[in-house]
Amino acid sequence: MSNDSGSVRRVPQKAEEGAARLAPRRGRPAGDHKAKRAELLKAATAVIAREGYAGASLRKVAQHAGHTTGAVTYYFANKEAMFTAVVESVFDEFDAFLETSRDPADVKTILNQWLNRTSADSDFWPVIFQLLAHARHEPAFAAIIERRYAKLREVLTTILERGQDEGVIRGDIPADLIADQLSAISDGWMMMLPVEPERFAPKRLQALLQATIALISPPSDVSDDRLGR
Amino acid sequence: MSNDSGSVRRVPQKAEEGAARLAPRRGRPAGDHKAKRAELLKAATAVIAREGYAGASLRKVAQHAGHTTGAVTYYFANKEAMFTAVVESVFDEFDAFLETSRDPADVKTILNQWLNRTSADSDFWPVIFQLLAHARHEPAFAAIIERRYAKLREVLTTILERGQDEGVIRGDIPADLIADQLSAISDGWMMMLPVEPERFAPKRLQALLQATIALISPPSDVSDDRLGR
Amino acid sequence: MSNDSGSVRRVPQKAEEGAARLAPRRGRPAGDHKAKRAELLKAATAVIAREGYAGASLRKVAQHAGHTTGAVTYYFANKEAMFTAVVESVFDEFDAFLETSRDPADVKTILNQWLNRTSADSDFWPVIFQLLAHARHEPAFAAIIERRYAKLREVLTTILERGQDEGVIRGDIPADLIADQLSAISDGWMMMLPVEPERFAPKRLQALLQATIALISPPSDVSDDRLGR
Amino acid sequence: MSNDSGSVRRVPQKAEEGAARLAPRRGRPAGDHKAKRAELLKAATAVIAREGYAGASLRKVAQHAGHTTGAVTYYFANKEAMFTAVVESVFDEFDAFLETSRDPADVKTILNQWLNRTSADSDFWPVIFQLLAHARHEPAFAAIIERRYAKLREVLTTILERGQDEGVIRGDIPADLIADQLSAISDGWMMMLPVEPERFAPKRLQALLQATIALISPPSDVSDDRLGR
DNA sequence: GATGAATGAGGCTTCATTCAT
DNA sequence: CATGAATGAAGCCTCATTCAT
Repeated sequence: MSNDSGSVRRVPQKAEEGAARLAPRRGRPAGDHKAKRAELLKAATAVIAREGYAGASLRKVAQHAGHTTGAVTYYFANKEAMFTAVVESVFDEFDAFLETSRDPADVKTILNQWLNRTSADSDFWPVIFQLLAHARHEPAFAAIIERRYAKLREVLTTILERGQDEGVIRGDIPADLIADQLSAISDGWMMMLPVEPERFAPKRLQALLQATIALISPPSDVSDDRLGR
Repeated sequence: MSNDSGSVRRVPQKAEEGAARLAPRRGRPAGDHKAKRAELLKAATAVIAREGYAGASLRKVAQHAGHTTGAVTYYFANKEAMFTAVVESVFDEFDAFLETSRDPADVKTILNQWLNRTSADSDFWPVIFQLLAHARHEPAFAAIIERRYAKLREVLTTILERGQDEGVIRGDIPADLIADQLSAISDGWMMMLPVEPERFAPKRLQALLQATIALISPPSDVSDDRLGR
Repeated sequence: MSNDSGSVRRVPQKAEEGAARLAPRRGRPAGDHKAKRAELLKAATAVIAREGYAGASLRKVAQHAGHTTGAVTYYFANKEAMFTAVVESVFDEFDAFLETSRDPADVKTILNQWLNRTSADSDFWPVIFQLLAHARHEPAFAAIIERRYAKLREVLTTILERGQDEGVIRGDIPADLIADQLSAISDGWMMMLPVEPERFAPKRLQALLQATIALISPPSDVSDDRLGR
Repeated sequence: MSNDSGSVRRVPQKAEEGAARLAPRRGRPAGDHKAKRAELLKAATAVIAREGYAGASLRKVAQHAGHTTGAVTYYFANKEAMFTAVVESVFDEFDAFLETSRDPADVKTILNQWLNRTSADSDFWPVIFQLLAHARHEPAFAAIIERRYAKLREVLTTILERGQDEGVIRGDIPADLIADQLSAISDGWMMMLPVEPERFAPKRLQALLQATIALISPPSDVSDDRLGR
């Protein structure tokens, strides 16, 4: 009776706004569950992005979402399950992003986007990086990441093969190996981004991207002159 | 070495004074001290390599070294100081390794070694990776890693410039940018190693290394034929 | 049955009234209610038998019964009420079992059945044991167990008195004291059963039963020879 | 600095008194550890006797001993380890009790003591009972109890054999079977003690003990008259 | 009438750190 | 100088119970 206040807390107007856009909100049926789960997932992602995996306690996630700790463990069996779901959701988001940007014909534009993904405003990279760091001791993470990374590289390979057919990508190295290199490069950048931000200042990043394109272009494409710095 | 000051709490110069006052032999006590410290450092490195940063508690380190909990907190002001020292020591070790392998004239051999460092039997990469993952929230880590990584890339740049002069490295991209790419590539590999071990099976790794060499070689070097898989 | 009052919170007589108001069939809803309650009770018994009282959470009971958490708290005021109902139901079941087996004339056969009850395939003993262990801190349990145990011993006393009249039970000890001893013996066995299963292997159990019969038989019955092992 | 108060709390004079009786307390060497451990063990025993296993949280044990929760987990790896130690210590105590009371020649006196152990002022029975109830789900408990119980029954068998030789115990039933029965009887009593205290009121208990002695005495010993109630 | 989302307390455990000895 | 006993906070998780729907 004295702590009734807490019960009303977590149904702010925002929730209703979102629901209201789709339906006039009758009877509060199912679907609420999924929505709440997604909300918590978003909170978990945000917390992990801001505080790292080590700092991502269930308590903080709950707090960030405006819930109690108990609520989190109601929606997720345990911490591992929660962050496993985070990995999946974050990959889903990235896949969706890729889907929308695959249409354009210019291979190099795509690659630029790809390599430049570090600057996407999503929390994709920080989160993946954090979870990756714990993958060795959380096999569930490793399994998902392996599977989804492989798929990403497949997509990239397809794009590169198209580029080789069109003559804009060097043909002396198999596309899957190039895809692997590009993937590794962007992974490496992502990893160092929080440590060496000035290494990725806009100007320098531009040069890096250009150099990367040069690495995978056919010899003739770059003519003779050195790339400027 | 430059920031030893923060690492030890109650053992400034007085340590040696005190020892000297009690016994005339003045080498041993200090040696003991340093030796024990190094022992703990090695234990810390081993623990972090095996259990990750999240699992690397001071207690485990003490246990692994066969010392008591108190010993750890006596030789290091706190956890941060201890693992800061680990970062330094691990880089020192890697620098020493580089030093010994820099002599040979063949640039490509060096690069092979460099890129292949993932397979070195030292704990360098797993440890760096773990500490890197926490660098954003442990500025002390970030500072050291940034400084030492920069130095590593400088060394690599020098080697690559020599290669460009000798004509075995493509000259159309500035050496520092190539160094950056190579560094990123090996970082990316290192990061994925625990998750996708089969991606780095000996055969595939060979192809990857060969492809990387191809990427940074002058066009003529690879002649016409595609690199095999 | 006598203390049903406490067991159900919000479903006094109104339950049937409410059901009757909505539908003309008046047998089903109440039947549904009782049936569901019984279902939950059975599940509770099974859970307590398998996981012990400590492991018998309302959630597990609900799960085992295939119902939701809310169902349990709807049909029972609280945990205590639920397990109180379990005690009653489990004694009811055992009483029914006794009723069916009391007819035969041979007193020793009955005693054998009684003492051998540990091997009955019902969950009677494990459940009673678990609830008994918590009786001191759950007075509701203690009250029921005391009452029903006393009744059991009364029945046993009656049987033993008949045996004394028939001359197959020793007459030098009052029947109620013998009943007490027998009750204690089987309690003691039941208690140790989970800990020392091999102490109750068929062969040894046979010898124990025979020895018990010998203890309560008139001197002449066992003649001179020692009971074999 | 502000909470120094707590550090001094748990070294009251009583501790020093006990130590002082044996030694003038120099340097506070080892032994302290064992003493503290024993202190916690005693607290654990007391708590389990008073509140049952279900109510015996580490928190309560620590509180009862005047320590923090952390202290408990410092002396015992975990809850299981602590209560395992409790089982052992409680059996040790009971063994010691038996040892001191085994000397007298009169077998029946010994048996009286044995059967009457329920009234011993130690926490032996309540504690054993509580731990026994959890033995099925805590194999460590079961193992210890099985071992030590077997030893107790061996001692009892030896005593009974002596009685048979002296002609005060009936010889028609093997001593080990009688020992088993007696053990079961006292177990059964112990189990019901908290539930039916009036069943073990002094007068009735006297009758029960007398009846038990009668059960295991040679026929001639009890003469003709019925045992009174 | 019945559900299941959510709570908040409490359980066990691990940990970095402090301090008397 | 060095130890290890002890702390107290925090982490994850389970649970009985409440309440809006």
